[in-house]
Amino acid sequence: MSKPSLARGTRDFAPAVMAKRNFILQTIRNVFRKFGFLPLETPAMENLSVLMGKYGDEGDQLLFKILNSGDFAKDIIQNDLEKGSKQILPKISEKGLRYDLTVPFARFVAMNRHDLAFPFKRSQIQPVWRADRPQKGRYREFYQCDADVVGTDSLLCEAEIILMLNEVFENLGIKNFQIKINNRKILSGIAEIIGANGRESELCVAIDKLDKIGREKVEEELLQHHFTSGNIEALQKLFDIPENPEACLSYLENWLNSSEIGSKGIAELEEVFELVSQFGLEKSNIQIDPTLARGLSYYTGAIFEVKALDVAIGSISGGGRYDNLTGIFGLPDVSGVGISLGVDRIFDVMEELSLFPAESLENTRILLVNFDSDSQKACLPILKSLRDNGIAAELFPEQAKMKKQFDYANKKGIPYVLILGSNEIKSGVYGLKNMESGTQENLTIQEIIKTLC
RNA sequence: GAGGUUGUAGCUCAGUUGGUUAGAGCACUGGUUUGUGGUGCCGGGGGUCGUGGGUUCGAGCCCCAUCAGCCUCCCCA
Repeated sequence: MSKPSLARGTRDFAPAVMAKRNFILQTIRNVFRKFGFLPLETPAMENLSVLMGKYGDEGDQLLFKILNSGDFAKDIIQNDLEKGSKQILPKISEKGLRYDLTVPFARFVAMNRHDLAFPFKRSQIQPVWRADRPQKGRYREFYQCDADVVGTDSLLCEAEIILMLNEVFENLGIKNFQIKINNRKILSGIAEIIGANGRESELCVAIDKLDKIGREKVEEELLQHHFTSGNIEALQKLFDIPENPEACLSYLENWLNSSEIGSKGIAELEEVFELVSQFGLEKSNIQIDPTLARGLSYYTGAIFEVKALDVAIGSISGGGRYDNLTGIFGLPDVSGVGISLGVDRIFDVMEELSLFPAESLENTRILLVNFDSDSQKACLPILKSLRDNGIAAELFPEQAKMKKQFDYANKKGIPYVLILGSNEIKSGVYGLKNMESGTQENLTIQEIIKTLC
């Protein structure tokens, strides 16, 4: 017998946790559906030809590869062993676990281009796997929760995503959050203006850490990446940007007016902001943040990030616009914009702030005590009628001691117990015990159903 | 990939300068008028001290290796 253990970086979700996770996922699903994003699921495993080369060299290392079935080593020859794992891999593995939801989505769009209604809006909530080293808040199996719209570059989509994010967090009960928006074109413009044209991705990686490591460390990092002191001096204007959105936009216009791409980014951001306000959305928790960069290199337009303000945790959602999502699969010029919600982090935030509503617990509401064979028999029609009325009910499946049955109800957090022995069967009036208060009432079935509904 | 830290009961952890049969709390289980739990009282089961070597008369404790968890950096969600 071997000791039971979990595979590294994986978790069980016990029923009590699942109830809470389902509340989050269901809330998100409902909002996605309301905005016209319909669910898509793709397989856990994809051909390695789909996955490899999409996430950089490091990404390929982090892919979980699946060994071929049967005699997976049959094609290996001595020469392969000498050349090492790179030579052997394609001979022993042709499939891998998906690393994110974006690449499988791109594959799906490219494969089904003739059947889909464009612009195509999809939501996708599934686990992904990474052979990363686990640490706090990072797992080898975790859920991604994405919504994207592809096949249009309308800025209405950006505005709708902001609206949607707003609704998700409001419905979850997270009141104090901030949606930050920026535009990659503005960052490109900044790179241009400070004389570091074409180096915006390095610039982004550094700037993205601003609120984490501070201004001086960012400057240090830029120097290490061979930005000149002239570059950095020209960048100083970035640190004095006003917070007020209108003031911020005109400050940027002034700073970047000689950069075509920068001006375009400002115009886009302005339009998104304008659209959001036309939706009538209270703008207090939307902030323009020109230092928001996000590490991912494929963003080309708007960038979003959501932070929970009452909890010391990173962002709980992020996303942006990307061009040419499906180009690698032979379908060029498809622009899209999407958002990804961090379910695990949202869970932590809600747990810390005690935001899970009691009714989200999905629990059995009443346990019928099983005394003896007569009592068990009398319970069956009652059980059915409770369930027919939508009440989650269960009968203890054995004729056990009351203590044992009460302990069961307590442990499972079942709020009511129905006591039904020979006396009750005769009278047709049953003992409904409230497990929290300890009080007990004698009621008919109809009265019990009424109480529990 | 680099660094740090911790592995003792199902869980959280004590365990002295190395010295008899390794402890506690919680959990589990039985009893406490066999139709009333969660807060009482009494009892019980459960550990080759992560694994493999080494030092020693003697190792949970010291040394080496290895595996695993946790944390930081890189990167990411």
